[in-house]
Amino acid sequence: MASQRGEGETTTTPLEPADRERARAIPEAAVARLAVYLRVLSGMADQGVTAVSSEELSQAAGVNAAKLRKDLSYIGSYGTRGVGYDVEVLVSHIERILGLTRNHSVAVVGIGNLGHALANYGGFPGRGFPVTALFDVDPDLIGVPVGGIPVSHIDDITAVCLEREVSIGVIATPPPAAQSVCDRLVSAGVQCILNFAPVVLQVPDNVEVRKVDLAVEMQILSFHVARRADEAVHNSGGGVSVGNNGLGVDGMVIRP
Amino acid sequence: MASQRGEGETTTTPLEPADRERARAIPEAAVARLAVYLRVLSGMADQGVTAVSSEELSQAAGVNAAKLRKDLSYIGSYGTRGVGYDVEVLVSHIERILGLTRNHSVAVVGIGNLGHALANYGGFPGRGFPVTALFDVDPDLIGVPVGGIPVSHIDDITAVCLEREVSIGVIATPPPAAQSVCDRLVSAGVQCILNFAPVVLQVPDNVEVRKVDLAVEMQILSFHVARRADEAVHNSGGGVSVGNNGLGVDGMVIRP
DNA sequence: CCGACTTTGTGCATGCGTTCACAAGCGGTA
DNA sequence: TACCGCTTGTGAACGCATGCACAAAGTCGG
Ligand SMILES: NC(=O)c1ccc[n+]([C@@H]2O[C@H](COP(=O)([O-])OP(=O)(O)OC[C@H]3O[C@@H](n4cnc5c(N)ncnc54)[C@H](O)[C@@H]3O)[C@@H](O)[C@H]2O)c1
Ligand SMILES: NC(=O)c1ccc[n+]([C@@H]2O[C@H](COP(=O)([O-])OP(=O)(O)OC[C@H]3O[C@@H](n4cnc5c(N)ncnc54)[C@H](O)[C@@H]3O)[C@@H](O)[C@H]2O)c1
Repeated sequence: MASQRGEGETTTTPLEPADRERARAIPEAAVARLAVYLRVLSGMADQGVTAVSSEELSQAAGVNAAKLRKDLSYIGSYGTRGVGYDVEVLVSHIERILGLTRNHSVAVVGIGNLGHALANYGGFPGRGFPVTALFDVDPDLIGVPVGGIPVSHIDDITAVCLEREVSIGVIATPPPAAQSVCDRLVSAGVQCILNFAPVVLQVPDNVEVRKVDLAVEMQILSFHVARRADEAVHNSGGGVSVGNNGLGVDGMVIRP
Repeated sequence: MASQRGEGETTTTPLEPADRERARAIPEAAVARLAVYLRVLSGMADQGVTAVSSEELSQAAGVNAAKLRKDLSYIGSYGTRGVGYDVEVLVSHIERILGLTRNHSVAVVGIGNLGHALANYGGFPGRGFPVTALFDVDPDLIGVPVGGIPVSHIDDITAVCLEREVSIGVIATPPPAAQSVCDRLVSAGVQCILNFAPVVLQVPDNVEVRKVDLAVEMQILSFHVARRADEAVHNSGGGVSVGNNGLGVDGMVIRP
């Protein structure tokens, strides 16, 4: 809790005034989609694609073309009418808006089943989220390197987080420990938390929490099964498959 | 009452007509929250709590009390005015609406880092989602038991899924394999898919897909950091903490 | 240089979800 | 029984997100 000031933090590219206003106005839902567009665009760039139309991109991202254009319009007008978007340009603008012009150091707390998987996962560093710290309470784990990083003791969380300029904390502890771990992360200055424990975390409002709750995801799927099965029973039990008509494909839709 | 419908996996408890109509009308967002309420309520029940008011429950679930009541109203009126809700009653009604009156067998495809964590996780069976099948292509893994279940070869997916009445498929393969695995799951009759691979899956519209994309989650967090940092720069070093004080969380101010 | 064609960017309407506010209903109490 | 205080359930207003439809703006071929 020393008042050490992270100097690396200052590396953030300041946004232009016009962008600031835009960033403030971007709907939450659009931000999530922008991240998806970014991934799709990166993949395209890797394959040598240099230009893309809203139609193509929207197909690849599994969304409506109009929605895609609107989402992109939130960050500015970087397309060329009659042509489409330059992939590189779009990538760099989305990265800028999402704050990906600098790395965000990640700490994982709770190096059990899930924590190991996360620590070993190679996909984060490449996307600007290097895992730089691991924490646990288990004495057998302390000091053991996982995914190249030695596990630190949870009691050192404040010092280590400050030292390594952790900006995102991932909670992968058992549920009973989650709130306490969360509090410690917050005390250590971490303002972003990704929570895997099935617990509702209480945080001050300057801290952003996102949760990943697999049981909830499954229950949502279960709900749709039940609804569908029920409809099937009701509509003179029959026709299940609606023929794969290759079109109208998209990620998560409930069709009336 | 209801006539038993043999048809494969239709062991579902049929909903009453009134419930059917309700289930159809429940907003997607409310379904996700109902799952959270259910978890909180189950925890309360375990601690011997028998009754709860919308105020208490909403606090515990981290939502607005009015929203909670509206969410509950989607599934019926099971509260007592002036008193609150009976925990047991609420639990059973939410379970019924979410289709949790029967088990949903889960298959995990891709037994790598993440697949291992999922297979070993003890939290699913207890919530009605027993993991009954594991698949991979790696010859070294086939036959090896993980979390008590031996890994099957992906080529046997259709037979195994049918035999074990898998209703939810979890994809934890590398991105390039995800679409192919998805297609196979669909061919095997699986209508619900939980996808961890950072890929937009194309599926027929009788299949429900939910994705868990950790990189996207982190990018959303990143966006908020950037926005917040940017505001801080703009508002000449002005107040950071809103509502929460007492905690030494400042240290994040960028330009004095 | 022009006109036809393509695709973006966005105003607008529509629908969904959230929040507010309060009447209705219930238990407790005298 | 009649009153009182408390909490639910919901109608209605509001705000946000989605999808449509089209003018604006650019390219390309001649
Ligand atoms: N494993 C999965 O697939 C999965 C799926 C869904 C949800 N989850 C949730 O993720 C969390 C972790 O799951 P898991 O399977 O990895 O559990 P796990 O038991 O394998 O690992 C938990 C780890 O946290 C450590 N820990 C305990 N208390 C701690 C504390 N106070 N500070 C730091 N570390 C502490 C333990 O030593 C252990 O290493 C749980 O909340 C679980 O409900 C896991
Ligand atoms: N590990 C994480 O923490 C993490 C985090 C975010 C996203 N993901 C994503 O989850 C997925 C799995 O990650 P991982 O770290 O477990 O990867 P991994 O490489 O450790 O495991 C992948 C497994 O899938 C198997 N596989 C490959 N092709 C297959 C096929 N066609 N059919 C069946 N099995 C096949 C491999 O043999 C391997 O066992 C990846 O898409 C990854 O991007 C993982």
